[in-house]
Amino acid sequence: MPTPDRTSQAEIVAAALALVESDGLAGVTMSAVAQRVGVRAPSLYKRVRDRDHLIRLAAESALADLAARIADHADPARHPDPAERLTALAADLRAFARDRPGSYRLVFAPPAEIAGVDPGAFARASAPLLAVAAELVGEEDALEAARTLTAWATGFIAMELAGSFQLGGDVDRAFKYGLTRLVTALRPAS
Amino acid sequence: MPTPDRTSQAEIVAAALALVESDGLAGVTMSAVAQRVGVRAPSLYKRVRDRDHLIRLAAESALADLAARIADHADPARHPDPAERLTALAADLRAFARDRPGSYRLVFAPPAEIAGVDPGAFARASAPLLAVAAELVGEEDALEAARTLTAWATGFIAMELAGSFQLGGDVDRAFKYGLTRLVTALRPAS
DNA sequence: ACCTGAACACCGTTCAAGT
DNA sequence: ACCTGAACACCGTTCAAGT
Repeated sequence: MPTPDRTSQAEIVAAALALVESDGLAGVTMSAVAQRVGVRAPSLYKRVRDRDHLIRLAAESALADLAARIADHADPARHPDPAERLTALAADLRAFARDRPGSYRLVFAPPAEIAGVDPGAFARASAPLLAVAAELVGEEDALEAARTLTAWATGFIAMELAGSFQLGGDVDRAFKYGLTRLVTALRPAS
Repeated sequence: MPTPDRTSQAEIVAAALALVESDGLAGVTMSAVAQRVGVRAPSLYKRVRDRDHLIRLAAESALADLAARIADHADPARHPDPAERLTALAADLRAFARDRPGSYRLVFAPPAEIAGVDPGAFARASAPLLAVAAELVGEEDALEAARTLTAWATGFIAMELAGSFQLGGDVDRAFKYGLTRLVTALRPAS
């Protein structure tokens, strides 16, 4: 007679994400994850192909969390000015990186060996950004603008997480300043 | 009687860098490195505190290589227009990333656990960028401009290395386009 | 003074044996 | 059908013993 399942893939992925935050990626050990979900390491292989697969699932879960957090910025009802919503969106992205740096890194700076997140998931997650960008610069240049903004924002945040801003200065202000500059630069795109 | 040394720290670091490129960071194993320099793994601990230390040394060596490659773009004799030299500098950075993606990642997206490169080394390496930025936007805003450019360029390259540009489009053109836009945005900074 | 084999604790992963 | 202990190959690292 089959025993009731003692865990689930979702629980395992959540445990992995918790461990990324508390102990870093190196702390995401099969046995550490197993212990967290109340099972022995070999049992994990019933729900997950191997550790790389688990890490990828964790990255995708983190991306989904981020997407949920960001989704409503596409809605013009929030604020009539797209530049305003874009600023809020960027601030949310940065807040996510500060709240959950391990998860953020998994999404935007994955270790080379795990082949990162499914590009389709990425595309879905960036739909709100694309929508706002389209409002800002027109459909024609929306993709280009969204890419430029994403490159800058993720680059900035990566530097911040890596501690490259020790020279002082108000990092919050620098972020807003750079964003304003970029929006200005992209706007007269026609 | 002391035997002549069979290897050196420099040789060990070079072996680690070669392995990063050929086998990825996970392939940089103490015994793989040892084999490459013709010694057994325990001997490495005479020149290097532990694996993390070796990885950090490798990152610093990669940064030095990059700095050397980029240094002469600060010289106005190369081209009178700073925007022109900036474009060349950015192109060099991107070329480095394509030639040696493993080394590039070590410098700009290091695994969280190795605490990255010494900030001082980073500052020295970015001196040429700062000089060109100062020419472009004035001493006052040079640091801000350099940071914005670095954030965008490293973000763009990270996306490129991660394969986030599958939607097609000419990536070379996108890079130049974005850079031009940024330079335009930063220039009227006074 | 450097180098080594042996040893230790710890990984990821497989698999036969349990329920 | 899920779970487990035992086992395997492989890590990083230490250390006593060699030269």
